[in-house]
Amino acid sequence: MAETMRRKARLSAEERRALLEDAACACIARGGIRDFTVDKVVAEAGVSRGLITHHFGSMDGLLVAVYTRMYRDWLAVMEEPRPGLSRIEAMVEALVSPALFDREVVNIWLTLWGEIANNPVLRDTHRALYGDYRAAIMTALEEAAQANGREIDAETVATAFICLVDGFGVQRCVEPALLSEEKARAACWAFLRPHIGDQVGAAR
Amino acid sequence: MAETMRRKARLSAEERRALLEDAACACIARGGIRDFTVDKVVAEAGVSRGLITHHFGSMDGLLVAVYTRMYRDWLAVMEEPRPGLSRIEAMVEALVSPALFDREVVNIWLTLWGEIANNPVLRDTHRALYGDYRAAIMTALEEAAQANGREIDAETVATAFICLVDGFGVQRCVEPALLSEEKARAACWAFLRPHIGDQVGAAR
DNA sequence: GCTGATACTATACAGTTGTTCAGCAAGGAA
DNA sequence: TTCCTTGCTGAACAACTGTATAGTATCAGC
Repeated sequence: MAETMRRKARLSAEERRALLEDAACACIARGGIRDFTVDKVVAEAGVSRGLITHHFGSMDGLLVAVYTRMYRDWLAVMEEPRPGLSRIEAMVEALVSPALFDREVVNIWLTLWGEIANNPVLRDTHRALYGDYRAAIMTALEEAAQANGREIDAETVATAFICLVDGFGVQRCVEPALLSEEKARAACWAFLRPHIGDQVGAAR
Repeated sequence: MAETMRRKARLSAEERRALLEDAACACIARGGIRDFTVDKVVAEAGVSRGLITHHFGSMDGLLVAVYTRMYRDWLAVMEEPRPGLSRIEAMVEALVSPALFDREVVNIWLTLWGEIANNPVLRDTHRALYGDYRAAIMTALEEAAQANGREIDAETVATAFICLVDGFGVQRCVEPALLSEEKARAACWAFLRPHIGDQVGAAR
């Protein structure tokens, strides 16, 4: 901020990587996979063309890094404990919170899904990470069901719940006006309650 | 088939357009938006490079045509009446039928969503068509609810249901093994029953 | 100071992108 | 037959794609 000098700072590899991932996210958020190009990312980051190859080996490498970061951030918000809320309640609130429900964030996810579906490198990365997300949701579901003395097929319910949430993402990208935060929250509970019971937490 | 002559046939504009849309679908199904290029589409169709511009004006024009056709086909299968089933039952069966649940079909949809989110031309096309889909689902929901003497906020339920179905698409593209036809059908009914009641049709 | 490692730039490269356009050829109308 | 419309080709175009690489600048350890 107080940096009046415009000289290019020499950053650590880690810092520069993070900066390039930021720039890549900004580009993808703005224009999807078509804006994920060398020229656009380096222009956004304000660095030279060679840096992407230098730090990530290739554009695929950068995309993998973007996916990994998005995934890590997503999971962190999902698992953030919220005072007075049960695990599953906290997750639902996280899902409709500005940090995750944001259209730009979700546009990046939509783009990444498209890549996972068609790019083997991304697919491998996804396979390696995705299990944690499923596991976290299953645990929260089992916890809630148990609190209500219910039996639950956590795997099946989790799969369907993830579909619902992914569908929110699609909807937010394609026609944001039709799906408000409140509607999404209501839809989550309408879907979950029949499976995990009415009393889903201390505060509800 | 019995055409031994390899001479290029001169087709009507309509026939050739359909052929190019077919080719474009095949390319997108195979590799997403990155395989939707002039060279790949014309190679798939076995025609010269100039033909796309000639018939569709631009690649955007072809993509709009692909979206329009996908949309029309989708809606046709959804609204196909099935003997012994109510409207909503027929729709759920359509959704998990090979014609719509197919991974290639759904990969095209995922690609199109990505484009709708970021390409103004596609977005306009989507806006112009999407209402019919929502309306069809709302009507089917209201019909089912009424048959059970239930009140229903068809718009809200339809929105959430569409999200669930879109999420199936994402899941089928990203990790097909996790979501079988049976699981999808079960998830649909688990979601719908609390809203429209238990007796959802003559055959159930 | 010197030295080696490495963050970083800038250019060059071959291949691909979408679009334009001049011209060919098939088929109907006269 | 002689037109004219139009489906269709193939080459040419400038802009852009990702990557390789030679060279420069900066830092840490000595």
